[in-house]
Amino acid sequence: MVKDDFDWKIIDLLQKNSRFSFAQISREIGLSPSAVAERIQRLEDENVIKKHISIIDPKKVGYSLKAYITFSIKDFQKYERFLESIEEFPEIIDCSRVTGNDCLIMKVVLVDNTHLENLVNRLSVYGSPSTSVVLSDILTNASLKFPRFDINI
Amino acid sequence: MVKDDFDWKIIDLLQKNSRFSFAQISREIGLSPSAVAERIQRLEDENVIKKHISIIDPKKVGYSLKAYITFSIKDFQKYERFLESIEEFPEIIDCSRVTGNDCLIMKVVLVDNTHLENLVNRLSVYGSPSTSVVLSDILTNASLKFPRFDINI
DNA sequence: GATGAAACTCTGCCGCC
DNA sequence: GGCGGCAGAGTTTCATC
Repeated sequence: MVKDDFDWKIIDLLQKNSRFSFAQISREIGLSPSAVAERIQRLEDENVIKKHISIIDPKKVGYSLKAYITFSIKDFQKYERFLESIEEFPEIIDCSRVTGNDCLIMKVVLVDNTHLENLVNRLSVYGSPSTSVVLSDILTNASLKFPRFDINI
Repeated sequence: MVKDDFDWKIIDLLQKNSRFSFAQISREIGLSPSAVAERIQRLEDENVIKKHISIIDPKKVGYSLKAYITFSIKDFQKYERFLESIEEFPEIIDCSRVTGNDCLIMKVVLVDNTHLENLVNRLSVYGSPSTSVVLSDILTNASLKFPRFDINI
């Protein structure tokens, strides 16, 4: 899927800034613009590149609170009903099913504490949410590195 | 910061696809390309738009495992040393300080179980990591919505 | 698969409103 | 702030290797 170093260089550059033009990338890595365009097209078609997005600062658009909610849903039917209803929760920006006591971990953005309380109430219909409020972001959306670390994996 | 509906439409479109051209956006929302370019520039300058990135599927580049690690570090000096050393952990793609017993929540990508074990060992120098392996992604990098839900916030 | 050239489209800049 | 026009870049397509 990622065939060679050119592919990796393209991925690196797009992870840094997805608005780089084909021409800019071509100058950076030493391929022609059309070759770069073809490779990006291929990586998109193969879903190596899932999407290109702009990251918005939640605080600047009215969401002053961020939190992780771990969510224990013991009843499988309720779990399925929650997944069907997840669109009703625009606060949820990330949601993964995980091993352990809690079956879901979610990242949510909120206007304020009242909003958080409201969300917790609405979630409680399906299971037992447990909230950890984010105090500060240390790292967000870090780039994937070519997986050959110096470290011993 | 986000002045009007035009700004919101631009943000919506860029959250969907950050590679849309100024011209494409201008046709979509009914402004001139130069007005769109100026607005995007302003939103970037004000850090409303933090960055534009391409999302890579970790599985397609050799990371078959994803996990959340909550990390309890009781000793504040060790906490600070960990933050200084975070670059030594390329597996960490997200890291937030949170309220509760665990002081950090991290999202990590890993090659395999051996890699996970290795990471847990390296983290244990600083504190007590607790791992939840991701079974499936239900939602990732969902767009921020204009924060006026129908719901009662 | 990559290249290069041609036709087309977009961007960046400026004066004007 | 937004628009329109223009010169220079960038993109797309296709024939060629």
